[in-house]
Amino acid sequence: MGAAPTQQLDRVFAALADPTRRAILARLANGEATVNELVAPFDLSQPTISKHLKVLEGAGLVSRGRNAQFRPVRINAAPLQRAARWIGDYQRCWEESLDQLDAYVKDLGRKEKRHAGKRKRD
Amino acid sequence: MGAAPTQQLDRVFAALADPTRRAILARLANGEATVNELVAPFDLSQPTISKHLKVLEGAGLVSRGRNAQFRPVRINAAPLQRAARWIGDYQRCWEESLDQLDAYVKDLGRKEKRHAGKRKRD
DNA sequence: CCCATACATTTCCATCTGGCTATATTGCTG
DNA sequence: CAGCAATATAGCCAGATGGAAATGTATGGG
Repeated sequence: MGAAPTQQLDRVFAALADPTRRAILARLANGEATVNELVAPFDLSQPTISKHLKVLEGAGLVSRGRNAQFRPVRINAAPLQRAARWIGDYQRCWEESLDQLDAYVKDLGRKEKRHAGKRKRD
Repeated sequence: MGAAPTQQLDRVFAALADPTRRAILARLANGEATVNELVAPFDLSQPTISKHLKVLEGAGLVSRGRNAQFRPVRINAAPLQRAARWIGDYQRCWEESLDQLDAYVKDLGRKEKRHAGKRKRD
């Protein structure tokens, strides 16, 4: 393997750019759902939702099984994780704006400690 | 005030969906740049880059000053932070999958006592 | 004052996107 | 097997998007 990971980010961010798709992901965060269950709250036609699901699937954000006529959709968080990591690379930008160059210089000095901080759920 | 913050996320993710714009942000992470400096590495026309900058500005991801004829562009990380936080809400999804995997592995270890439990965090 | 420099705006074009309706497919069920 | 229920696919349309080329607008320098 070695497919361009940048193109994958394209699709992930493009998928997240749509509020309907973000809402679908929000719903899927609570567990699997069928297509009709996903259609219900949105006041959109079923084919429209199916198209959104295809976009999400193309971004790797969801995957689908088969259970009789049902095609359960479940969230696949790996691409989200990669997107978060991409954004995380810019974290020093907003940390910089807080403490200005001062903090940046200090941070340079402790650069190898970057991964020390662990975050527990609150 | 009271503008929908969801629309802001729309624009942020849409802005991040384009590799050129992500590259522009990457360049800006090293500090301010003029438009021409941003045009140089991209083999795209200046108006095209200006358009990209407008999209980034519309998402709040960059802001611009004025210095003589120059319009220095600087990164504005706050929207990135909000996007990261949005994605972070789904962190439990991949933590859950890790937990499930972890539990599964542990369960295997208990069933087959010949194998010592491998504690493999992060 | 005029021109070069840096950038924005306008116009045009091809392609993509999100929505719909209509239709096809697939698998259960009577 | 007929038919329904769940979902996918196809075709269509309006509007957004990314690109280029041409032109407009400030600002500083000779």
